[in-house]
Amino acid sequence: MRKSGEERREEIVQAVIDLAAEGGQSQLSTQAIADRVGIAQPTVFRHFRTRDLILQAVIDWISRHLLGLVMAIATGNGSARERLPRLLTRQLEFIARHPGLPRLLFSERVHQDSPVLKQSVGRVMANWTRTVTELIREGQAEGSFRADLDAEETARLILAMIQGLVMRWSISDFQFDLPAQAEAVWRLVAPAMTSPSPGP
Amino acid sequence: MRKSGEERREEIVQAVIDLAAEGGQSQLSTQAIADRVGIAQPTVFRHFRTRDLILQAVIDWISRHLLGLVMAIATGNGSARERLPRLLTRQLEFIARHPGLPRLLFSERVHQDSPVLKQSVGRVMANWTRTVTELIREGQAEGSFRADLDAEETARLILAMIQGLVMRWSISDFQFDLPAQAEAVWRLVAPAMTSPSPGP
DNA sequence: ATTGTAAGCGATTGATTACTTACTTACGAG
DNA sequence: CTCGTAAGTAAGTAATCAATCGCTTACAAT
Repeated sequence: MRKSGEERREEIVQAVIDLAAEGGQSQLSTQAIADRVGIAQPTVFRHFRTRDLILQAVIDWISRHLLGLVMAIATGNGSARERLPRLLTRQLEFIARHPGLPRLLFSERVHQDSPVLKQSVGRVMANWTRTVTELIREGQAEGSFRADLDAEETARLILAMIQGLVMRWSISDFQFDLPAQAEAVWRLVAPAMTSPSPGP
Repeated sequence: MRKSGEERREEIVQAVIDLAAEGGQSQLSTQAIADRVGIAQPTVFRHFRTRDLILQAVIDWISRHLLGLVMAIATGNGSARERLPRLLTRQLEFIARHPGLPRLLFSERVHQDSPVLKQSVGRVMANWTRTVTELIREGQAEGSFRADLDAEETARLILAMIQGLVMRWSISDFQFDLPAQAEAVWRLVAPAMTSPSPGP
């Protein structure tokens, strides 16, 4: 069955995301991808000249969808105080809907072997941090968050917590309700961001 | 140069930790290990019957040293309120001294391919969580930490934050001062643990 | 209808992988 | 001194990997 190049490329990207959710990086050979899509292994190289270009396309896909979601919420309706916890929940829901994403973004091929892919992931994280930093600053301006808070540092720590959480979820083979953990994160973070620091 | 089996096994474990710090999982072939130790590649299999048994030994090494450190501080001198931030600092210092550890513990071979290794890592994390949970409960008993805090959930979130932080450090090729981040973590976590939650 | 383009495939290649086999040799206990 | 054990090696194996090559064929625009 013959399909257009663009269509096949999308199928390949989706196949990689699905395979990553099931088996991780080890099951991500061009052979496995070809089998999943239903084409011969060499045909994969008609659409992507190298294997890394496939992963690049996948990371682009993630970047577009994830950052699109985050920015939509960060600049959406309601106060910053309301939007930040909503962002946590929505982001964890998004990841829960695509369990392959963390296994790809945390994989060695991405951030140890290939400097190019590593840079792409770095850009996604930097964009995320910048967006959330802005959101926190907005909350400080509206008086919801403490003014003496380092907005960028806080954004980075929240990202670290999400990543650690998602990693445990991925290691545990998705055996707990990830979006439900958003509340727990907010329970820990909110008091530190909203209450004045207690004297010594 | 002929050495005893035990001596060689220790050399091999150290070689793996060093290689992981330098190049990650991809540079971790039995050939690379043999070259680093200074023996022929098949000789590696005299000391470990399979490659996974090498990784198992490495994880055991990490488990012994890391948990030894954590438990020593968790049950050491001073109030729980003092010991918890000290534990964060000391742990990040330990990891900074052994940059290969996160790359090994977060590698795919460990927690996707081999269920046995995965289980070992899971036990380390479970032990860490249990120890810190106990420490937090102690702090609650002495009145330093809020009584309405879920100790285990908090311990898990702190671990998640450490893991996310260490992962960013590892991805960035160790380009920032990891132990210095302990203060930032504590700045975020402490207010949430010590101050009463603000009313709605 | 013709034809250029691009998707598709079978066969293969060279590199790398963990691991085996058959043999040698160092060395400590008796 | 000897001799069994265990550390060492060179050579090789089967598997898997990304990527190449030569060829075919579907299809859309002319």
